[in-house]
Amino acid sequence: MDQADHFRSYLKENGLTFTSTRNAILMGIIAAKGHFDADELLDSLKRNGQKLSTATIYRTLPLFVKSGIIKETLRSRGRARYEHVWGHEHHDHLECIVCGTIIEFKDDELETLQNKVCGKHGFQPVEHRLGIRGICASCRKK
Amino acid sequence: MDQADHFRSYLKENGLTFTSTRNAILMGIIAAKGHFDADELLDSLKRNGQKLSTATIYRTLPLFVKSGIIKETLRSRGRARYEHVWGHEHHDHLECIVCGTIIEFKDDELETLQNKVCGKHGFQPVEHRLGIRGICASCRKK
DNA sequence: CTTATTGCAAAGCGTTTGCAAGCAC
DNA sequence: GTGCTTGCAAACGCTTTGCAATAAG
Repeated sequence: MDQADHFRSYLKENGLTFTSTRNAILMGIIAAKGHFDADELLDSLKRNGQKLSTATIYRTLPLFVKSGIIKETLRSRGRARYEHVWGHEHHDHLECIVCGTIIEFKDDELETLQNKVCGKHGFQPVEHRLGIRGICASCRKK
Repeated sequence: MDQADHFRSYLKENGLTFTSTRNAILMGIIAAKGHFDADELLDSLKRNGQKLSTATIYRTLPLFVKSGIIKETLRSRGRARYEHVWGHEHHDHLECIVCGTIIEFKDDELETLQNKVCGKHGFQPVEHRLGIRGICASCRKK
C-alpha cells in the first residue's frame, strides 16, 4: 500500500473525503523531498498552477500528521516545520548556525540509549526530537 | 562572581545599564526555578507588585539569553520557553503528552554519543536540544 | 546633556476560525 | 439533500516596534 492509499483509508475511516485538492497537497509533500513549512508548500503548489488557500493548507496539514504521512519537527524562524516520514527512515538533525545547512543522521546506539533513559524513568516514548546546532565541516574551514 | 554581577558586566560591556527593572526581572528568573515563558515571568513579577510592561519583558529576555543567564528551549503551546541555565547543569527533557509534566534528566553516555556523531560529520556542536515526548509513569498507570 | 530604557498602543506574522458557497456521495 | 471542503476575510495570540516620556551617567 502506498502513501496515497494509506491517506485515502485514513480519511475514509474518519468520514472524510480524498479530494483533488488533498491529492495535490500530497503531491506537493512528496515533491518537497524532506523538510518544508506551510508557506513553502503553499508556494510550490501555487507555482505549479494549483488553486489553493492558506486556510486549506493549515486545515489539511494536521490530517497528514495524524495519518502518519508527515510529522512536525523543530520550528525554525517562527514557523512550524514538517518532515515527510512515510518511506523515509527516522533521523535526527545537525543544523549549521553559519550557513543553515541541515545534515540528517541516524544513529542506532543513540536511539537505544534514549530508550534506556526513558525506561529508567518509567516513561513510554512516543517520539523524540534531537537537534544539534553547531558549525558544519565546510564552514569550519573558512 | 554571581549571576547578577555577570549580567551587570555583560550590560556594561555593551554600553547598557543595569536598571532596577532589569534587576527585578533577574529576580523573577531566579524565582522561577527552572522553566518559564514570557507570560509566566511577567505575571509572577506583577503579582509581586513590580510595574512592568510586556514590551520590556520581550526586550529584556534576549539580553539574558545573550549573557548566558538563560536559554531558549523547545516552545510549547505556541510560546517560546526559557530555561534558567546559570548555576544549573545541562539536562534534557521528557515531556508527557498526557499531563504536560516535564521530567529533566541528564545522561553522560548520551552526551558522549552525541559528540561522537558530530565528530563523524566534522561538525562542531554548539548546543543541542533533545526533547522526548511520550507518556509518563503515573499517566501510564491510569 | 546625551544615550539608554520604559510603557503604551499599534503593527506584524504565522496560524486559526466563522461563514457562505461549492462538491462529493 | 446531507455533510464534508474550500476560500475569503476577519480574528487570534504571541511577539515586535514606533514614539514620546523618563531615567541614568
